Amino acid sequence: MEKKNSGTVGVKEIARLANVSIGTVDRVLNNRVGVSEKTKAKILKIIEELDYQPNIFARRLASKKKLRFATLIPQVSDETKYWAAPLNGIQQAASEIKDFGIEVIPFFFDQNNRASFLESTAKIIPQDFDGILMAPMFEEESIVFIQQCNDRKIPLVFINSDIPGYNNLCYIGPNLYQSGFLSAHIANYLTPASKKILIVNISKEIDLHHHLLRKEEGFRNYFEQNGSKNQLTKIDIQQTDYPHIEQKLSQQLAKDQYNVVFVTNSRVATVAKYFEEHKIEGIKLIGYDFLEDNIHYLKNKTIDFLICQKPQEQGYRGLMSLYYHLVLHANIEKEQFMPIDIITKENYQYYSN
Amino acid sequence: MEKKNSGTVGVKEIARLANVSIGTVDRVLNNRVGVSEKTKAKILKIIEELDYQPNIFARRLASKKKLRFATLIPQVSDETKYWAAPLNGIQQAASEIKDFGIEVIPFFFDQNNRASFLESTAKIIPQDFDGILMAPMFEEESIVFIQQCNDRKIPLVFINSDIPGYNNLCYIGPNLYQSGFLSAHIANYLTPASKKILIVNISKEIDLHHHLLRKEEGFRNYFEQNGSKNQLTKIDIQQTDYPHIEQKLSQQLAKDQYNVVFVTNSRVATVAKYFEEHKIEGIKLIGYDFLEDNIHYLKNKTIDFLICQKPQEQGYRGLMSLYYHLVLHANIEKEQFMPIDIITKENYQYYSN
DNA sequence: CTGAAAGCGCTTACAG
DNA sequence: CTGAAAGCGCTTACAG
Repeated sequence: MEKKNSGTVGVKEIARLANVSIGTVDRVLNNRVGVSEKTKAKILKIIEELDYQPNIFARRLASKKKLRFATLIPQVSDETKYWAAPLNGIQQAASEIKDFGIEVIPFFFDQNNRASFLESTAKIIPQDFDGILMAPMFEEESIVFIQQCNDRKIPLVFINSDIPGYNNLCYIGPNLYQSGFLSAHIANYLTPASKKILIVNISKEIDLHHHLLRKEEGFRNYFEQNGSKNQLTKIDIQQTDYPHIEQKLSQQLAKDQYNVVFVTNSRVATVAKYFEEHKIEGIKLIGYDFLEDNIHYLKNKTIDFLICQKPQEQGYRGLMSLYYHLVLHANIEKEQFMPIDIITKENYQYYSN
Repeated sequence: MEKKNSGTVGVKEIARLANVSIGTVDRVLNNRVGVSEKTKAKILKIIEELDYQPNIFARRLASKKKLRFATLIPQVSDETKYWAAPLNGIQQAASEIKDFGIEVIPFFFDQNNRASFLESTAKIIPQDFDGILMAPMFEEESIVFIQQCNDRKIPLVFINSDIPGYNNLCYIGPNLYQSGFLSAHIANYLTPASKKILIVNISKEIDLHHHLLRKEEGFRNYFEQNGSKNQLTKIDIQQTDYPHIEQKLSQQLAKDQYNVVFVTNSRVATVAKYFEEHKIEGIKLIGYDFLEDNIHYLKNKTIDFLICQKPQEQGYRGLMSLYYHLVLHANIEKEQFMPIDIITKENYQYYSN
């Protein structure tokens, strides 16, 4: 039962003890075929007893094995700068694991265009990647792709939003419901009892964007559970150009005197712009994401709070999870929720997105 | 000017091009003596042109070099559970760099006992470590030690609190002033105009603990800069046992009707306990640090907000900075401020300390 | 000041 | 099914 400290014992020693050649030890170690059950058992026993830890440097130096990962996320555009952060995280992870023989090939799609998603998946499938990271935004199309990957036994990581119930390696992203719940908790602090709160969803495809609805659900449930007398109203704005948003907001804000406005995504900057142009003051504004425009309005106090969920880390950890799984055979936690960060005018300087 | 992709070219190729042996190339590569200026220049030029990147795996496999790091932080006790987190980060980093030939030896001291600090530094100095991570809590004693390390050219990393103006590799920790400033920003949201706010410092050595005073300074300055009409009062409590704190608080809270209490360190749990036992409600409570006791009172709503600064990451990044500096010869940023995280009842579950 | 050889602990063909 | 040899790209003595 004595355990030597790792590194002290190598294949040579194992081979000596098992009365075989190091080639045979290597076969067992790497689970290759061509070893009799008997010698395999003998070698495994010795490995176990010695608590053998392979030398990763020697392994990497000698090995010629290469792995190829694909990533599939929305392309960065003026409208969706958000995705620069996950891409950034992906690139950082890629450069870290490059020396370990891993090549990462990025694919993109247009968030407003299902066909572009299908185009990319059609390109990915025949290339037979060893692992895939994706943002499964279009549910229906994603499920087809997921099934294809499962058939080919390609491990799959989801980031940003989840499609539960499928056979993915893991999900890395926000707990949307809870982030809405937290937002309500903050909203509740902002002004005294009996607030009037307006929830604003701004998105072209609201019916499909469960993620906005899940945030709204969390937000609403907070007030239900905490039995508050606040009044919640909501509007869905399905055209994302400023004139349209402006009109919708004017219409809604004329109806009542609100204390808090909660915007369920990064479009909060547009609402802030409206507040500024129309000289609206005294309404607290809460929204999402650490983007340049949003930070601008945070600094000038138009936006009060931003909720952020470390998009860069989602990309980084997503790719690293594939690496840990495939190379280090590590156990990967299936649901990895990001922290729910609260950003204000006074701490954004130190935030690492 | 053509650049081959890294990894493609090795010492052998360089030696061939320079008409020397690989031994000589190695001498130049590792800056060892015994190479004529002329051949050295020739080899350096080739290395440059080829954009040669050494293979870290081959290097590590062949090298027998070892480095030894020391860490010096307060020991974890019931009173200072906080330090479990930095220690945790240190241990994680240590296990990650172990395979790269780095040994980490931890030293501790008693936060309430300067002599214990001196004892540890006296043990560290003669051992001639290659790098040291420390929490320079006792300023005077620390400066002596810092000087000794500087004389010996041992790189030094500070975590948790800084002593500016000395020759350390870097500081990794909070911006205390700003964290107080942020706390005031939050306090300002909590109740309407004209609040009465009580600042509570609880520490045995308040005169020495600049860090509490720097937080207080940030807190006060926020209100000055934002021209608010809030009234700030403060008390220093220099005995940390509960009966004493209880007495001081009772005395103070009898004087006025406060809206917000701001505790400048992790002792906020003690104040929360007082609130609970004395059935005090309606006073918002803000404090510091993600500790079990504090989270308990966050969950039951006695504490409203906790400010946290990733203590674990401080230990982790501190040790990694030594590694990056010494092994990878990377440039290390001198001041690395941690994010200022806002923790509430609704997001603590996802916080990674 | 320089070179030739051995070796780090693995993996990879190749031979039997 | 198994073994012996070569090689990955470096570093380390040792010899001259």
